[in-house]
Amino acid sequence: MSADPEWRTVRRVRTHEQVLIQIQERILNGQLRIGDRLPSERELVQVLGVSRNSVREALRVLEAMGIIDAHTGSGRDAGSTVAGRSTDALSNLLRLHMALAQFRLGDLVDVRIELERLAVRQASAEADPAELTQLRSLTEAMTRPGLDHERFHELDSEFHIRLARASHNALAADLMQALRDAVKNEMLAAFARVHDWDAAVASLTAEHLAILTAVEAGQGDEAETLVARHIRAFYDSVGGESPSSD
Amino acid sequence: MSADPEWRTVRRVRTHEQVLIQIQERILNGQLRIGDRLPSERELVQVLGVSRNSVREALRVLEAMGIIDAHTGSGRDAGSTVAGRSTDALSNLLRLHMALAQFRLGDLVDVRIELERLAVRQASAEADPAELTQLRSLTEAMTRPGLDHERFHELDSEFHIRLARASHNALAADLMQALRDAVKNEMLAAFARVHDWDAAVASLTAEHLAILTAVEAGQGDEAETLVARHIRAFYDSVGGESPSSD
DNA sequence: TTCCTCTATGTGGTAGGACCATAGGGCTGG
DNA sequence: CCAGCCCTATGGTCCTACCACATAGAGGAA
Repeated sequence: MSADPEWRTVRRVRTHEQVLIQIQERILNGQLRIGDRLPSERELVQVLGVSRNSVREALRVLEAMGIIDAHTGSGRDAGSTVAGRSTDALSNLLRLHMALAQFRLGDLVDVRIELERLAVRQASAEADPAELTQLRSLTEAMTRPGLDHERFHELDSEFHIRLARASHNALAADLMQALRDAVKNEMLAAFARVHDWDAAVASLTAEHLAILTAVEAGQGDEAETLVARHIRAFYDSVGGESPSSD
Repeated sequence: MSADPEWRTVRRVRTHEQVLIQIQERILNGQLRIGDRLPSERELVQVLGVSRNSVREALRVLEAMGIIDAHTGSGRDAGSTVAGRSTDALSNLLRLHMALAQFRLGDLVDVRIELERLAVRQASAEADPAELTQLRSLTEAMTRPGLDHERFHELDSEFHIRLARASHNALAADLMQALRDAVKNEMLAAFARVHDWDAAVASLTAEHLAILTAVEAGQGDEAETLVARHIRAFYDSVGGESPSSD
Protein backbone atom coordinates (compact mmCIF):
# COMPACT_ATOMS: atom_id res chain seq x y z
CA MET A 1 0.00 0.00 0.00
CA SER A 2 2.98 2.26 -0.20
CA ALA A 3 3.95 2.48 -3.86
CA ASP A 4 0.50 3.26 -5.18
CA PRO A 5 1.06 5.90 -7.84
CA GLU A 6 -2.49 7.13 -7.48
CA TRP A 7 -1.75 8.66 -4.13
CA ARG A 8 0.87 11.25 -3.54
CA THR A 9 1.67 12.73 -0.19
CA VAL A 10 0.48 16.29 0.05
CA ARG A 11 3.20 18.83 0.19
CA ARG A 12 2.33 21.34 2.81
CA VAL A 13 3.51 24.71 1.62
CA ARG A 14 3.62 27.27 4.33
CA THR A 15 2.30 30.70 3.60
CA HIS A 16 5.59 32.51 3.73
CA GLU A 17 6.98 29.98 1.26
CA GLN A 18 4.21 30.75 -1.19
CA VAL A 19 5.00 34.43 -0.88
CA LEU A 20 8.64 33.60 -1.45
CA ILE A 21 7.77 31.56 -4.53
CA GLN A 22 5.70 34.32 -6.09
CA ILE A 23 8.46 36.87 -5.64
CA GLN A 24 11.12 34.47 -6.87
CA GLU A 25 9.05 33.71 -9.97
CA ARG A 26 8.95 37.37 -10.81
CA ILE A 27 12.70 37.54 -10.49
CA LEU A 28 13.31 34.39 -12.50
CA ASN A 29 11.14 35.50 -15.41
CA GLY A 30 12.58 38.98 -15.43
CA GLN A 31 9.58 40.93 -14.18
CA LEU A 32 11.66 42.11 -11.25
CA ARG A 33 15.09 43.53 -11.93
CA ILE A 34 17.79 45.06 -9.82
CA GLY A 35 16.69 48.45 -8.56
CA ASP A 36 12.97 47.74 -8.80
CA ARG A 37 10.86 48.42 -5.76
CA LEU A 38 8.59 45.80 -4.32
CA PRO A 39 5.19 46.77 -3.00
CA SER A 40 5.27 47.73 0.64
CA GLU A 41 4.75 45.00 3.19
CA ARG A 42 1.22 46.20 3.88
CA GLU A 43 0.40 46.26 0.18
CA LEU A 44 1.63 42.72 -0.23
CA VAL A 45 -0.59 41.74 2.66
CA GLN A 46 -3.53 43.08 0.68
CA VAL A 47 -2.74 41.66 -2.74
CA LEU A 48 -1.62 38.26 -1.46
CA GLY A 49 -4.27 37.88 1.19
CA VAL A 50 -1.84 36.78 3.88
CA SER A 51 -0.70 38.18 7.18
CA ARG A 52 2.10 40.65 7.47
CA ASN A 53 4.07 38.07 9.43
CA SER A 54 4.19 35.76 6.44
CA VAL A 55 5.17 38.56 4.11
CA ARG A 56 7.93 39.64 6.43
CA GLU A 57 9.32 36.13 6.82
CA ALA A 58 9.58 35.84 3.05
CA LEU A 59 11.21 39.25 2.74
CA ARG A 60 13.70 38.49 5.50
CA VAL A 61 14.74 35.34 3.68
CA LEU A 62 15.22 37.22 0.43
CA GLU A 63 17.17 39.85 2.28
CA ALA A 64 19.45 37.24 3.80
CA MET A 65 20.02 35.88 0.31
CA GLY A 66 21.12 39.32 -0.81
CA ILE A 67 18.19 39.53 -3.21
CA ILE A 68 16.56 42.57 -1.69
CA ASP A 69 17.43 45.51 0.53
CA ALA A 70 15.01 47.10 2.93
CA HIS A 71 14.94 50.63 4.29
CA THR A 72 12.53 52.45 6.54
CA GLY A 73 11.18 55.88 5.93
CA SER A 74 9.49 57.27 2.87
CA GLY A 75 10.43 58.07 -0.73
CA ARG A 76 13.41 56.92 -2.82
CA ASP A 77 15.25 54.26 -0.84
CA ALA A 78 12.34 53.35 1.38
CA GLY A 79 10.70 49.99 1.19
CA SER A 80 12.15 46.83 -0.32
CA THR A 81 14.20 47.08 -3.49
CA VAL A 82 15.74 44.30 -5.55
CA ALA A 83 19.44 44.29 -4.89
CA GLY A 84 21.73 41.49 -6.05
CA ARG A 85 24.31 41.40 -3.26
CA SER A 86 25.51 37.89 -3.93
CA THR A 87 28.84 37.80 -2.15
CA ASP A 88 27.90 38.21 1.48
CA ALA A 89 25.06 35.73 1.28
CA LEU A 90 27.30 33.18 -0.39
CA SER A 91 30.04 33.64 2.21
CA ASN A 92 27.67 33.30 5.08
CA LEU A 93 26.12 30.19 3.64
CA LEU A 94 29.45 28.50 3.02
CA ARG A 95 30.91 29.50 6.36
CA LEU A 96 28.05 27.98 8.29
CA HIS A 97 28.08 24.79 6.29
CA MET A 98 31.83 24.62 6.74
CA ALA A 99 31.29 24.84 10.46
CA LEU A 100 28.76 22.03 10.26
CA ALA A 101 31.52 19.96 8.68
CA GLN A 102 29.59 19.63 5.50
CA PHE A 103 32.85 20.37 3.74
CA ARG A 104 36.40 19.41 4.60
CA LEU A 105 39.02 22.12 4.57
CA GLY A 106 41.02 20.11 2.07
CA ASP A 107 38.04 19.98 -0.26
CA LEU A 108 37.75 23.70 -0.07
CA VAL A 109 41.43 24.17 -0.81
CA ASP A 110 41.14 21.97 -3.88
CA VAL A 111 38.18 23.94 -5.16
CA ARG A 112 39.94 27.17 -4.42
CA ILE A 113 42.97 26.13 -6.40
CA GLU A 114 40.85 25.40 -9.45
CA LEU A 115 39.13 28.75 -9.17
CA GLU A 116 42.44 30.54 -8.76
CA ARG A 117 43.80 28.82 -11.83
CA LEU A 118 40.79 29.88 -13.83
CA ALA A 119 41.15 33.39 -12.45
CA VAL A 120 44.80 33.92 -13.27
CA ARG A 121 44.49 32.29 -16.66
CA GLN A 122 41.69 34.60 -17.71
CA ALA A 123 43.22 37.56 -15.96
CA SER A 124 46.33 37.00 -18.04
CA ALA A 125 44.22 37.47 -21.13
CA GLU A 126 41.74 40.04 -19.96
CA ALA A 127 43.01 42.18 -17.13
CA ASP A 128 43.23 45.88 -17.96
CA PRO A 129 46.08 48.16 -16.91
CA ALA A 130 44.21 49.83 -14.07
CA GLU A 131 43.53 46.51 -12.42
CA LEU A 132 47.14 45.42 -12.81
CA THR A 133 48.34 48.66 -11.27
CA GLN A 134 46.14 48.12 -8.24
CA LEU A 135 47.40 44.57 -7.88
CA ARG A 136 50.97 45.73 -8.02
CA SER A 137 50.46 48.32 -5.32
CA LEU A 138 48.89 45.60 -3.21
CA THR A 139 51.95 43.42 -3.50
CA GLU A 140 54.03 46.39 -2.45
CA ALA A 141 51.83 47.02 0.56
CA MET A 142 52.49 43.45 1.63
CA THR A 143 56.23 44.05 1.76
CA ARG A 144 55.81 46.66 4.48
CA PRO A 145 57.52 45.25 7.56
CA GLY A 146 55.73 44.50 10.78
CA LEU A 147 52.39 43.41 9.40
CA ASP A 148 50.39 41.39 11.90
CA HIS A 149 48.47 38.28 10.97
CA GLU A 150 45.14 40.02 10.66
CA ARG A 151 46.41 42.77 8.44
CA PHE A 152 48.42 40.44 6.25
CA HIS A 153 45.43 38.19 5.77
CA GLU A 154 43.43 41.20 4.73
CA LEU A 155 45.94 42.19 2.08
CA ASP A 156 46.41 38.60 0.98
CA SER A 157 42.67 38.17 0.52
CA GLU A 158 42.37 41.41 -1.32
CA PHE A 159 45.15 40.41 -3.68
CA HIS A 160 43.55 37.11 -4.58
CA ILE A 161 40.06 38.55 -4.84
CA ARG A 162 41.15 41.45 -7.01
CA LEU A 163 43.01 39.00 -9.17
CA ALA A 164 39.79 37.07 -9.58
CA ARG A 165 37.86 40.24 -10.35
CA ALA A 166 40.48 41.01 -12.99
CA SER A 167 39.51 37.81 -14.74
CA HIS A 168 36.12 39.43 -15.34
CA ASN A 169 34.38 36.26 -14.26
CA ALA A 170 32.04 37.54 -11.59
CA LEU A 171 30.96 34.11 -10.45
CA ALA A 172 34.49 32.87 -9.94
CA ALA A 173 35.35 36.05 -8.09
CA ASP A 174 32.31 35.82 -5.83
CA LEU A 175 32.92 32.18 -5.08
CA MET A 176 36.55 32.89 -4.32
CA GLN A 177 35.67 35.68 -1.96
CA ALA A 178 33.03 33.55 -0.28
CA LEU A 179 35.46 30.68 0.17
CA ARG A 180 38.07 32.97 1.64
CA ASP A 181 35.58 34.57 4.00
CA ALA A 182 34.38 31.15 5.03
CA VAL A 183 37.83 29.99 6.09
CA LYS A 184 39.20 33.23 7.46
CA ASN A 185 39.46 31.87 10.98
CA GLU A 186 41.19 28.72 9.81
CA MET A 187 43.65 30.85 7.88
CA LEU A 188 44.44 33.01 10.90
CA ALA A 189 44.92 29.86 12.96
CA ALA A 190 47.27 28.57 10.28
CA PHE A 191 49.22 31.84 10.42
CA ALA A 192 49.58 31.38 14.16
CA ARG A 193 51.23 28.00 13.55
CA VAL A 194 53.92 29.51 11.32
CA HIS A 195 57.36 29.30 12.94
CA ASP A 196 59.18 32.08 11.15
CA TRP A 197 56.52 34.65 10.34
CA ASP A 198 58.77 37.16 8.62
CA ALA A 199 60.20 34.51 6.34
CA ALA A 200 56.75 33.24 5.51
CA VAL A 201 55.57 36.71 4.64
CA ALA A 202 58.60 37.23 2.47
CA SER A 203 58.11 34.06 0.51
CA LEU A 204 54.36 34.47 0.14
CA THR A 205 54.86 38.00 -1.08
CA ALA A 206 57.53 36.90 -3.51
CA GLU A 207 55.13 34.32 -4.87
CA HIS A 208 52.43 36.93 -5.28
CA LEU A 209 54.85 39.06 -7.20
CA ALA A 210 55.81 36.20 -9.46
CA ILE A 211 52.17 35.38 -10.16
CA LEU A 212 51.38 38.98 -10.92
CA THR A 213 54.36 39.30 -13.19
CA ALA A 214 53.24 36.28 -15.16
CA VAL A 215 49.72 37.70 -15.43
CA GLU A 216 51.04 41.04 -16.59
CA ALA A 217 53.09 39.28 -19.23
CA GLY A 218 50.01 37.41 -20.39
CA GLN A 219 51.59 34.09 -19.49
CA GLY A 220 48.48 32.30 -18.36
CA ASP A 221 49.96 28.82 -18.10
CA GLU A 222 52.87 30.02 -16.02
CA ALA A 223 50.56 31.99 -13.75
CA GLU A 224 48.37 28.91 -13.30
CA THR A 225 51.30 26.79 -12.25
CA LEU A 226 52.60 29.41 -9.87
CA VAL A 227 49.29 30.09 -8.17
CA ALA A 228 48.53 26.41 -7.71
CA ARG A 229 51.93 25.84 -6.17
CA HIS A 230 51.54 28.98 -4.04
CA ILE A 231 48.35 27.75 -2.42
CA ARG A 232 49.30 24.11 -2.16
CA ALA A 233 52.65 24.91 -0.59
CA PHE A 234 51.18 27.07 2.10
CA TYR A 235 48.44 24.61 2.91
CA ASP A 236 50.83 21.70 3.05
CA SER A 237 53.25 23.56 5.30
CA VAL A 238 50.80 24.72 7.93
CA GLY A 239 47.41 23.35 6.95
CA GLY A 240 47.87 20.41 9.21
CA GLU A 241 46.11 17.10 8.93
CA SER A 242 43.71 17.71 11.77
CA PRO A 243 40.44 18.10 9.98
CA SER A 244 38.28 19.04 12.85
CA SER A 245 37.15 20.50 16.06
CA ASP A 246 38.05 23.24 18.51
CA MET B 1 32.85 67.81 10.83
CA SER B 2 32.60 64.53 8.99
CA ALA B 3 35.92 62.79 9.53
CA ASP B 4 35.98 63.25 13.27
CA PRO B 5 37.24 59.92 14.61
CA GLU B 6 35.53 60.52 17.92
CA TRP B 7 32.13 59.94 16.39
CA ARG B 8 31.12 56.82 14.61
CA THR B 9 27.75 56.27 13.05
CA VAL B 10 25.69 53.83 15.03
CA ARG B 11 25.09 50.51 13.38
CA ARG B 12 21.46 49.64 13.82
CA VAL B 13 21.16 45.91 14.29
CA ARG B 14 17.64 44.66 14.03
CA THR B 15 16.55 42.24 16.68
CA HIS B 16 16.02 39.31 14.36
CA GLU B 17 19.59 39.81 13.15
CA GLN B 18 20.85 39.63 16.72
CA VAL B 19 18.99 36.38 17.18
CA LEU B 20 20.52 35.15 13.95
CA ILE B 21 23.98 36.14 15.13
CA GLN B 22 23.66 34.33 18.42
CA ILE B 23 22.56 31.12 16.77
CA GLN B 24 25.22 31.39 14.09
CA GLU B 25 27.88 31.92 16.75
CA ARG B 26 26.87 28.70 18.41
CA ILE B 27 27.17 26.90 15.11
CA LEU B 28 30.50 28.47 14.23
CA ASN B 29 32.09 27.59 17.56
CA GLY B 30 30.72 24.08 17.52
CA GLN B 31 28.19 24.33 20.32
CA LEU B 32 25.48 23.40 17.86
CA ARG B 33 26.00 20.41 15.63
CA ILE B 34 23.95 18.62 13.05
CA GLY B 35 21.07 16.82 14.71
CA ASP B 36 20.94 19.04 17.76
CA ARG B 37 17.62 20.52 18.70
CA LEU B 38 17.22 24.23 19.22
CA PRO B 39 15.03 25.49 22.03
CA SER B 40 11.44 25.94 20.97
CA GLU B 41 10.44 29.29 19.55
CA ARG B 42 8.67 30.19 22.77
CA GLU B 43 11.69 29.24 24.86
CA LEU B 44 13.94 31.40 22.70
CA VAL B 45 11.51 34.23 23.25
CA GLN B 46 12.09 33.84 26.97
CA VAL B 47 15.86 33.45 27.03
CA LEU B 48 16.53 36.12 24.42
CA GLY B 49 13.95 38.58 25.62
CA VAL B 50 12.57 39.28 22.17
CA SER B 51 9.26 38.72 20.46
CA ARG B 52 8.35 35.51 18.78
CA ASN B 53 8.24 37.35 15.48
CA SER B 54 11.91 38.18 15.67
CA VAL B 55 12.77 34.64 16.64
CA ARG B 56 10.77 33.28 13.76
CA GLU B 57 12.32 35.62 11.21
CA ALA B 58 15.76 34.42 12.27
CA LEU B 59 14.72 30.78 12.15
CA ARG B 60 13.13 31.18 8.72
CA VAL B 61 16.37 32.63 7.40
CA LEU B 62 18.37 29.75 8.82
CA GLU B 63 15.89 27.32 7.36
CA ALA B 64 16.20 28.91 3.93
CA MET B 65 19.97 28.53 4.26
CA GLY B 66 19.51 24.82 4.90
CA ILE B 67 20.95 25.21 8.38
CA ILE B 68 17.91 24.04 10.28
CA ASP B 69 14.75 22.02 9.72
CA ALA B 70 11.47 22.72 11.46
CA HIS B 71 8.63 20.34 12.22
CA THR B 72 5.39 20.77 14.08
CA GLY B 73 4.01 18.41 16.65
CA SER B 74 5.67 17.03 19.74
CA GLY B 75 8.51 14.65 20.52
CA ARG B 76 11.20 13.34 18.17
CA ASP B 77 11.29 15.47 15.03
CA ALA B 78 9.31 18.34 16.45
CA GLY B 79 10.85 21.74 16.82
CA SER B 80 13.89 23.12 15.06
CA THR B 81 16.89 20.87 14.53
CA VAL B 82 20.26 21.68 13.01
CA ALA B 83 20.37 20.17 9.55
CA GLY B 84 23.12 20.96 7.05
CA ARG B 85 21.20 20.81 3.75
CA SER B 86 23.67 22.84 1.76
CA THR B 87 22.75 21.96 -1.80
CA ASP B 88 19.24 23.32 -2.17
CA ALA B 89 20.09 26.58 -0.53
CA LEU B 90 23.13 27.02 -2.71
CA SER B 91 21.15 26.25 -5.87
CA ASN B 92 18.42 28.67 -5.01
CA LEU B 93 20.86 31.41 -4.22
CA LEU B 94 22.79 30.98 -7.44
CA ARG B 95 19.69 30.64 -9.59
CA LEU B 96 18.24 33.91 -8.36
CA HIS B 97 21.49 35.78 -8.75
CA MET B 98 21.85 34.29 -12.21
CA ALA B 99 18.42 35.66 -13.05
CA LEU B 100 19.47 39.05 -11.77
CA ALA B 101 22.31 38.88 -14.27
CA GLN B 102 24.89 38.96 -11.56
CA PHE B 103 26.63 36.21 -13.45
CA ARG B 104 26.99 35.58 -17.17
CA LEU B 105 26.20 32.13 -18.47
CA GLY B 106 29.67 31.94 -19.98
CA ASP B 107 31.22 32.65 -16.60
CA LEU B 108 29.23 29.83 -15.13
CA VAL B 109 30.29 27.44 -17.85
CA ASP B 110 33.92 28.30 -17.24
CA VAL B 111 33.57 27.66 -13.53
CA ARG B 112 31.71 24.47 -14.18
CA ILE B 113 34.45 23.18 -16.43
CA GLU B 114 37.05 23.72 -13.73
CA LEU B 115 34.90 21.93 -11.18
CA GLU B 116 34.27 19.06 -13.57
CA ARG B 117 37.98 18.71 -14.20
CA LEU B 118 38.66 18.58 -10.49
CA ALA B 119 35.87 16.08 -10.09
CA VAL B 120 36.96 13.62 -12.75
CA ARG B 121 40.61 13.89 -11.78
CA GLN B 122 39.89 13.00 -8.18
CA ALA B 123 37.24 10.50 -9.10
CA SER B 124 39.86 8.72 -11.21
CA ALA B 125 41.91 8.29 -8.10
CA GLU B 126 39.24 7.80 -5.48
CA ALA B 127 36.01 6.45 -6.89
CA ASP B 128 34.99 3.09 -5.49
CA PRO B 129 33.48 0.25 -7.52
CA ALA B 130 29.91 0.80 -6.41
CA GLU B 131 29.98 4.39 -7.58
CA LEU B 132 31.46 3.40 -10.91
CA THR B 133 28.79 0.76 -11.39
CA GLN B 134 26.06 3.30 -10.82
CA LEU B 135 27.67 5.67 -13.27
CA ARG B 136 27.88 3.00 -15.90
CA SER B 137 24.23 2.09 -15.56
CA LEU B 138 23.43 5.77 -15.93
CA THR B 139 25.27 5.97 -19.22
CA GLU B 140 23.30 2.95 -20.36
CA ALA B 141 20.03 4.57 -19.37
CA MET B 142 20.94 7.49 -21.55
CA THR B 143 21.19 5.28 -24.62
CA ARG B 144 17.54 4.33 -24.36
CA PRO B 145 15.87 5.72 -27.48
CA GLY B 146 13.15 8.32 -27.38
CA LEU B 147 14.26 10.30 -24.38
CA ASP B 148 12.74 13.75 -24.29
CA HIS B 149 14.68 16.86 -23.36
CA GLU B 150 13.51 16.93 -19.78
CA ARG B 151 14.34 13.33 -19.09
CA PHE B 152 17.69 13.47 -20.82
CA HIS B 153 18.65 16.55 -18.86
CA GLU B 154 17.75 14.72 -15.70
CA LEU B 155 19.99 11.78 -16.54
CA ASP B 156 22.74 14.07 -17.79
CA SER B 157 22.67 16.04 -14.55
CA GLU B 158 22.67 12.93 -12.47
CA PHE B 159 25.66 11.58 -14.34
CA HIS B 160 27.73 14.67 -13.79
CA ILE B 161 26.65 15.09 -10.19
CA ARG B 162 27.34 11.48 -9.31
CA LEU B 163 30.69 11.81 -10.96
CA ALA B 164 31.39 14.76 -8.73
CA ARG B 165 30.21 12.85 -5.67
CA ALA B 166 32.55 10.06 -6.66
CA SER B 167 35.43 12.50 -6.30
CA HIS B 168 34.57 12.60 -2.60
CA ASN B 169 34.85 16.35 -2.60
CA ALA B 170 31.52 17.37 -1.13
CA LEU B 171 32.00 21.06 -1.81
CA ALA B 172 32.77 20.55 -5.47
CA ALA B 173 29.81 18.22 -5.80
CA ASP B 174 27.44 20.63 -4.10
CA LEU B 175 28.64 23.54 -6.16
CA MET B 176 28.30 21.49 -9.32
CA GLN B 177 24.76 20.50 -8.47
CA ALA B 178 23.88 24.06 -7.56
CA LEU B 179 25.28 25.37 -10.81
CA ARG B 180 23.37 22.80 -12.82
CA ASP B 181 20.14 23.53 -10.99
CA ALA B 182 20.67 27.21 -11.52
CA VAL B 183 20.92 26.89 -15.29
CA LYS B 184 18.45 24.09 -15.86
CA ASN B 185 16.12 26.31 -17.85
CA GLU B 186 18.93 27.62 -20.00
CA MET B 187 20.00 24.04 -20.66
CA LEU B 188 16.53 22.99 -21.73
CA ALA B 189 16.35 26.02 -23.98
CA ALA B 190 19.68 25.00 -25.46
CA PHE B 191 18.35 21.50 -26.07
CA ALA B 192 15.42 23.02 -27.93
CA ARG B 193 17.86 24.73 -30.26
CA VAL B 194 19.51 21.46 -31.24
CA HIS B 195 18.83 20.57 -34.85
CA ASP B 196 19.38 16.83 -34.82
CA TRP B 197 18.37 15.74 -31.35
CA ASP B 198 19.05 12.03 -31.77
CA ALA B 199 22.51 12.69 -33.10
CA ALA B 200 23.22 15.07 -30.25
CA VAL B 201 22.11 12.52 -27.69
CA ALA B 202 24.27 9.91 -29.32
CA SER B 203 27.39 12.01 -29.27
CA LEU B 204 26.84 13.33 -25.76
CA THR B 205 26.30 9.81 -24.50
CA ALA B 206 29.38 8.58 -26.29
CA GLU B 207 31.36 11.33 -24.62
CA HIS B 208 29.99 10.35 -21.24
CA LEU B 209 31.06 6.82 -21.85
CA ALA B 210 34.55 7.88 -22.85
CA ILE B 211 34.88 10.02 -19.74
CA LEU B 212 33.68 7.24 -17.52
CA THR B 213 36.02 4.74 -19.15
CA ALA B 214 38.96 7.05 -18.48
CA VAL B 215 37.88 7.48 -14.87
CA GLU B 216 37.52 3.74 -14.41
CA ALA B 217 40.99 3.27 -15.80
CA GLY B 218 42.34 5.83 -13.38
CA GLN B 219 43.44 8.08 -16.23
CA GLY B 220 42.77 11.41 -14.59
CA ASP B 221 44.49 13.59 -17.16
CA GLU B 222 42.63 11.95 -20.02
CA ALA B 223 39.33 12.28 -18.19
CA GLU B 224 40.01 15.95 -17.54
CA THR B 225 40.65 16.63 -21.19
CA LEU B 226 37.58 14.73 -22.28
CA VAL B 227 35.20 16.36 -19.84
CA ALA B 228 36.43 19.85 -20.61
CA ARG B 229 35.98 19.21 -24.32
CA HIS B 230 32.58 17.63 -23.68
CA ILE B 231 31.20 20.71 -21.97
CA ARG B 232 32.89 23.28 -24.14
CA ALA B 233 31.76 21.58 -27.33
CA PHE B 234 28.13 21.49 -26.32
CA TYR B 235 28.13 25.05 -25.10
CA ASP B 236 29.84 26.32 -28.23
CA SER B 237 27.46 24.44 -30.51
CA VAL B 238 24.20 25.59 -28.97
CA GLY B 239 25.09 27.94 -26.15
CA GLY B 240 24.51 30.92 -28.36
CA GLU B 241 25.95 34.36 -27.88
CA SER B 242 22.73 35.93 -26.66
CA PRO B 243 23.43 36.56 -22.99
CA SER B 244 20.11 37.81 -21.90
CA SER B 245 16.47 38.42 -21.54
CA ASP B 246 13.06 36.91 -22.20
C1' DT C 1 -4.65 -7.78 30.66
C1' DT C 2 -4.67 -5.80 26.20
C1' DC C 3 -6.06 -2.84 22.91
C1' DC C 4 -8.28 1.12 21.29
C1' DT C 5 -9.86 5.89 21.76
C1' DC C 6 -9.94 10.14 23.43
C1' DT C 7 -7.71 13.97 25.69
C1' DA C 8 -3.93 16.84 27.23
C1' DT C 9 0.09 19.10 25.99
C1' DG C 10 3.76 21.03 23.38
C1' DT C 11 5.31 22.27 18.91
C1' DG C 12 5.40 25.31 14.73
C1' DG C 13 2.04 28.23 11.56
C1' DT C 14 -1.04 32.15 10.81
C1' DA C 15 -3.55 36.13 11.68
C1' DG C 16 -4.43 40.79 13.15
C1' DG C 17 -3.72 44.80 15.84
C1' DA C 18 -1.00 48.21 18.17
C1' DC C 19 2.79 50.98 18.56
C1' DC C 20 7.68 52.71 17.62
C1' DA C 21 11.59 54.72 14.67
C1' DT C 22 12.80 56.62 10.55
C1' DA C 23 12.90 59.59 6.54
C1' DG C 24 10.91 62.36 3.21
C1' DG C 25 7.36 65.98 1.80
C1' DG C 26 4.74 69.75 2.57
C1' DC C 27 2.90 73.32 5.23
C1' DT C 28 3.38 77.37 8.12
C1' DG C 29 5.21 81.18 10.27
C1' DG C 30 8.82 84.15 10.45
C1' DC D 1 12.98 83.10 1.02
C1' DC D 2 13.97 80.03 4.59
C1' DA D 3 13.82 77.43 8.99
C1' DG D 4 11.20 74.72 11.61
C1' DC D 5 7.27 71.95 12.43
C1' DC D 6 3.94 68.41 11.51
C1' DC D 7 2.07 64.76 8.44
C1' DT D 8 2.53 60.46 6.33
C1' DA D 9 4.39 56.18 4.54
C1' DT D 10 7.65 52.85 5.38
C1' DG D 11 9.88 49.00 7.90
C1' DG D 12 10.69 47.13 12.92
C1' DT D 13 8.86 45.14 17.06
C1' DC D 14 5.74 43.27 20.19
C1' DC D 15 1.57 41.03 21.83
C1' DT D 16 -2.33 38.03 21.85
C1' DA D 17 -5.11 34.75 20.05
C1' DC D 18 -5.98 30.89 17.53
C1' DC D 19 -5.09 26.91 14.23
C1' DA D 20 -2.82 22.47 12.69
C1' DC D 21 -0.20 18.82 13.93
C1' DA D 22 1.98 14.95 16.48
C1' DT D 23 3.07 12.57 20.35
C1' DA D 24 2.25 10.79 25.14
C1' DG D 25 -0.65 9.40 28.44
C1' DA D 26 -5.13 8.62 30.67
C1' DG D 27 -9.15 6.11 30.51
C1' DG D 28 -12.50 2.94 28.85
C1' DA D 29 -13.97 -1.41 26.29
C1' DA D 30 -13.20 -6.11 25.08
